[in-house]
Amino acid sequence: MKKIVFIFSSLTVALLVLFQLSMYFYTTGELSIEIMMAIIALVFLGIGIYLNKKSLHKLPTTLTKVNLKKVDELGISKREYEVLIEVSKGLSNKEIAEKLFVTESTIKTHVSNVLVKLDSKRRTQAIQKAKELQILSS
Amino acid sequence: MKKIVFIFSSLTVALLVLFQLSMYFYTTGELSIEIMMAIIALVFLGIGIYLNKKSLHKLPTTLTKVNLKKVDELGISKREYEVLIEVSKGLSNKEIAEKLFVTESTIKTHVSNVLVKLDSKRRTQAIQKAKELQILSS
DNA sequence: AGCCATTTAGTACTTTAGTATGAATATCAA
DNA sequence: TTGATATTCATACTAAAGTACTAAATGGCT
Repeated sequence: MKKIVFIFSSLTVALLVLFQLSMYFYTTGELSIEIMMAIIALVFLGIGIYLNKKSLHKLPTTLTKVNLKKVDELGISKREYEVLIEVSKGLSNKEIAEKLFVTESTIKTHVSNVLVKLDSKRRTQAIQKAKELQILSS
Repeated sequence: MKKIVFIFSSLTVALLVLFQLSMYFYTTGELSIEIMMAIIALVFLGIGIYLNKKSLHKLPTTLTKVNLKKVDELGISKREYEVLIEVSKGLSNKEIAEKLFVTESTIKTHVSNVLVKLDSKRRTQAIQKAKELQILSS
């Protein structure tokens, strides 16, 4: 939101400056009206390209950025989410258990809970869904 | 290349039309010079955004493109690759079997072969590795 | 202190996944 | 036609994953 305000403020200022410059040169007879228009056209063409580049470059970053709010909305706890991440890395329950210093039985409980919360029947399906929901990166 | 010629031709035409219109309204006194400039600014802002959207929308498709050469290098057959894709979607062996009109036992064979070729012990690990090797998208 | 969600862990069980092996077709190039 | 490879399927097995409970300990919140 703040960025949008900033961008539009800058645009307005740029427009005003161009107007003033145009008027000055026009009244002094140093510049024809066609050239003024051409300058304005070019400047705003550039602004359009710049703005779009900014907005489109956000898409890849937002796609890889995880949505932690959704994790909460789905009722997935901190520990469950931790386990989900390890699952997505391709680790087995046993490996995850060793990595997180708990028993395999605990991991099974967590995974089972995550499956319910992600409405999945298998861990592979859960990974897929989690990535669709942008809970997991890439 | 043809597109670029077309785009620049269109741009030139648009510029000329705007100039003529501006001049007409200016001489008839129906439009102030500020409004003319504003219109030109907006039109070219839009053109800039449009042009950029066109050129940047090509990038994501190339980024998500899978490396089919690597599939071959790893010795993964066409059918095995097909199965791998379904595995990555989160389907069970049974579901894949039904989808590809073969028995579950066949899918097990394919999956087992893929696991060896991707040096993995589990299907989740295979999915992870396949994505690292850009064999599977995103 | 009492409540609630989280984390942990267990048992017993069913289901799915994966391995090993053998074997019958099919396909395709030499 | 004859190999080589791919695809299919089966059996028998082991391993891993997942379900359905129960339950204790923890920590934050009011």
